[in-house]
Amino acid sequence: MTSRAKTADLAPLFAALADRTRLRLLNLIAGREVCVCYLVEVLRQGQPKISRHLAYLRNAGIVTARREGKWMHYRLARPEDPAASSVLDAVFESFKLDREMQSDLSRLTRACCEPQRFVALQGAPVPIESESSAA
Amino acid sequence: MTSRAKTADLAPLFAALADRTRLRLLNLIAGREVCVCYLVEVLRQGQPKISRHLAYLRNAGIVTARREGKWMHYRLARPEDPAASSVLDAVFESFKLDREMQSDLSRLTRACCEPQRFVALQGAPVPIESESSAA
DNA sequence: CTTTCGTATTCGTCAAGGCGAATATATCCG
DNA sequence: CGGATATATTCGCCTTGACGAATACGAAAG
Repeated sequence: MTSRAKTADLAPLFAALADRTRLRLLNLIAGREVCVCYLVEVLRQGQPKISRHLAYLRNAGIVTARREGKWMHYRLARPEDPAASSVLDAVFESFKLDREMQSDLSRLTRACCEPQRFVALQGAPVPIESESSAA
Repeated sequence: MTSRAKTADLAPLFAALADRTRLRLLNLIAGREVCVCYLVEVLRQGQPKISRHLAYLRNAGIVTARREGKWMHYRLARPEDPAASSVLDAVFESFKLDREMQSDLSRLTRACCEPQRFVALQGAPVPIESESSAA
């Protein structure tokens, strides 16, 4: 892999997007760098499940991870391929009209403002807003 | 299902797009109504395989079929959901930079102009160009 | 070093879906 | 009707991936 791919096959990208849980994760990650514990808390799903989906997104090159002590922070990785980028733009745009996605965002905001209300988030690092990502 | 879905979940759409053969079919179908025999001929793949993928696309609501005698014509079904529509626009845009997709289109054009050169296309109806679809 | 906490991976199971081969269906022709 | 043609579906096999449960790993704390 010497980065020779100018024309990417979009099929793998679509496979990565073909799961509701992964779309919800992307919705939460878009626009800020989020710690896994928040994702688990907001989606109310098992931690291994969240981790597995994050690994899938990481392998697909859609997100990247950064370790900070015990915590892992996930962030969007904007694809170099303009077509893939356009697809993601359309995806994030669709989130604005999706009840569940907006509800997830509200829940994330609430968790950030009052992490002490969530037993699982004691001392967890607050998500960091991005400058001007999608959504 | 009383058409109450304003906010569509894009995951099923992405599942439909997560296959190279289906993307190639969409590329050929975009912009014209094509008979199955041409798709089989251009993609050089078994007819049952092509039919199965077309059925998948039909179930996903991305294409529609019209019967004309022995022949089945497939056509794009522009989705009502604007987000899905944007995604498809990005997809068709990406095809312009994809070698294989362009090669498929060339092959389709050749097959249309000289159907007698392809044993399997004797008497098959020529694809009908759409007014101004994508691509 | 052991514990604890946050996260990742493995395991076993199951369903979806890709494939080629075979078969079914639909239409037309004689 | 029977045969030919175009397309669809079924069957058996195999791979991928989703899940929960259990376990492993990494960093920090005691």
